[in-house]
Amino acid sequence: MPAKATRRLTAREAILLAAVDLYSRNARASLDEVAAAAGVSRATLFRQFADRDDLVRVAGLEALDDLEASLAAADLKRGTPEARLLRLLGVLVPAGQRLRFVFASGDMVDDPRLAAASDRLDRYIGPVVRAASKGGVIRPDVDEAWFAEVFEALLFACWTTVAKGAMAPADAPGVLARTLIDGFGQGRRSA
Amino acid sequence: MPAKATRRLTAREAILLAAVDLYSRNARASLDEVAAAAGVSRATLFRQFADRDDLVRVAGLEALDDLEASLAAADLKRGTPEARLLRLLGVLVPAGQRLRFVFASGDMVDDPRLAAASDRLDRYIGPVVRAASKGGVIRPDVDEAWFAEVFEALLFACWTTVAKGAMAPADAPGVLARTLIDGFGQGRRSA
DNA sequence: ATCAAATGAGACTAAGTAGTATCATTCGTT
DNA sequence: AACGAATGATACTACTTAGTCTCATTTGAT
Repeated sequence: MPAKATRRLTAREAILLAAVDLYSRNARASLDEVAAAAGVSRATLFRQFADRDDLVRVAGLEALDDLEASLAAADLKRGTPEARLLRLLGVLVPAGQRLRFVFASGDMVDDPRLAAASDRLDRYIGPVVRAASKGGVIRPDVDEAWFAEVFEALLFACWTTVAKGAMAPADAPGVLARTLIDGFGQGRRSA
Repeated sequence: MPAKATRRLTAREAILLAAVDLYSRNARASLDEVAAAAGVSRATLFRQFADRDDLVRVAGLEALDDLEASLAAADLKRGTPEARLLRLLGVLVPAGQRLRFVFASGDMVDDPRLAAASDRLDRYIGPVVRAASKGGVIRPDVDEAWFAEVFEALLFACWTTVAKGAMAPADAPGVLARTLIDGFGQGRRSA
């Protein structure tokens, strides 16, 4: 696609990016700071978003929508369970920061749209994980809640490590997959 | 020890507990809310702590001091590598919330006392991890930064799961140890 | 019972922040 | 060049919050 390499961001996009980036580093940042970080005036911010709550919710929902689009494009129904898991992680890891923003900010815990979006995401993620489980890649006896928690935690850890520069982005999905698979695999069992 | 079962908390202690609990759920909470959650008047809060920054820093440093004391009492130099690791996790998991508060709040990233405390903690944690590595419990070829990140992430995940009620506190260290050991163990290797 | 220390309640100031409104300027389109 | 839409700058209000201060009340030890 010969489209614009990295087209200039609209004000709205710049604000959303800056909000996620800033809030995930400093949850007490003011809207003045968000606007400044976005290289935009305060007035423009308020033209794009009714209030802080609106901004946060839109940022969160948009992150989930983008992720869903990426998942839909990742062709997660094809290939071996391991290959599918690897492709899934390849999509999820880069989304780490935005996902953390959504689930850690706590501003959307009671938003029905968050639950709905989560359900939609699960329609992509769930089958891959279940296939991995049935296919023997992941041990079937692990507690589901614990696995979900670890999955999420490792996702964030992975993103953090990449963001720190301590891991190459391209290596990330593989390293994470190996950690997950070996951790929940059918190889050696402690205890 | 027949001492007071759970002696009534001092105002200072109540405030510190409430601050960690509240801020870890809502980083934008006001000092009014912290005082209310602690069951204490605003005036008392300001008598105990000079300002918000003071409160946050004291809460963080005290969490690290308490953890250090627990580590010192855990007799981490005895036993098999696995037993030592298990005992270490038994101390670290319950400290999960407070540790997360320290490292996630971002208010102390540049505080030299944080670095100093981290170093002191590492004198307890490091040897146990290295012993596990040398003893074959943990694979020696894993990237150090990645392991540290996973270790921290799983600690928080473990604490979160317990806090949700989805895991028994007593089971937590074992489950975490198994996840860690199998994850970095010398059993099966993917790829 | 007494006394000192700690607390709660509330008034108060200063500062920051959210959100609105206005107007001149800039930008993109034609 | 001309036009409308988007933006920046700024002023403004209302509200929240941080932090200080005072005083009456309570608590705890002797």
